Amino acid sequence: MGGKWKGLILFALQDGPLRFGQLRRAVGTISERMLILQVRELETAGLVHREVYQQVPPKVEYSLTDFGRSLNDAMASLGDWGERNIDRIEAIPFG
Amino acid sequence: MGGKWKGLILFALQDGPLRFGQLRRAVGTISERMLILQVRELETAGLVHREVYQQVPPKVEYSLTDFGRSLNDAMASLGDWGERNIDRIEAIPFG
DNA sequence: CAGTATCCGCGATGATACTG
DNA sequence: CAGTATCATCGCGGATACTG
Repeated sequence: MGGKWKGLILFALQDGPLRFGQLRRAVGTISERMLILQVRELETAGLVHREVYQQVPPKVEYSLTDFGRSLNDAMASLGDWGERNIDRIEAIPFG
Repeated sequence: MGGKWKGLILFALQDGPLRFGQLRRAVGTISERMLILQVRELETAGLVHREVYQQVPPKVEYSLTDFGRSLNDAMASLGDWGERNIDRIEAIPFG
């Protein structure tokens, strides 16, 4: 299961639900198209919940499922490693 | 830093150094070309050490550096998560 | 055995325009 | 606001043949 944005999406949702636009800004430079595609895959995988509020203007909130939270927890040690070694990582040519 | 084989390569080297051919078989169906490309990137990143034995027939051994071992350790909890949830993961459509 | 070299398809991603 | 639709592109990775 690829997608270079999925990790960032899950990470962005850690601190609570976000609306589509908020999530887009939180992730960074992702295009609308890719955000939709990847968030839908995460929904299919049961990692993210999509809540539609039938109103105008449209409102959709994305949040982590328990399953998604468990994955994020498992990724925490990897995140810590990244922080600890950020200097070495950034020093990698081209990387 | 992409590459769908890097994780498998690091994992395969966990139990000690491997020669090129051994590593190739350990990783599975990877082509020679990709194995070289990715192992060289790992070497550049300082995660893998490449030891050349000047002899005939040629012999090259790949092993984890301390840095590589530290990354593998950090990935361990992710691996555990994968094992615990393998059923749910395999049930994902197309996944 | 351990690589190199070359060709090439295909899927992932980006850009842009449009819609309910 | 939250999508959809379409087109263009780019590079990863597979296949194959060759080399020290």
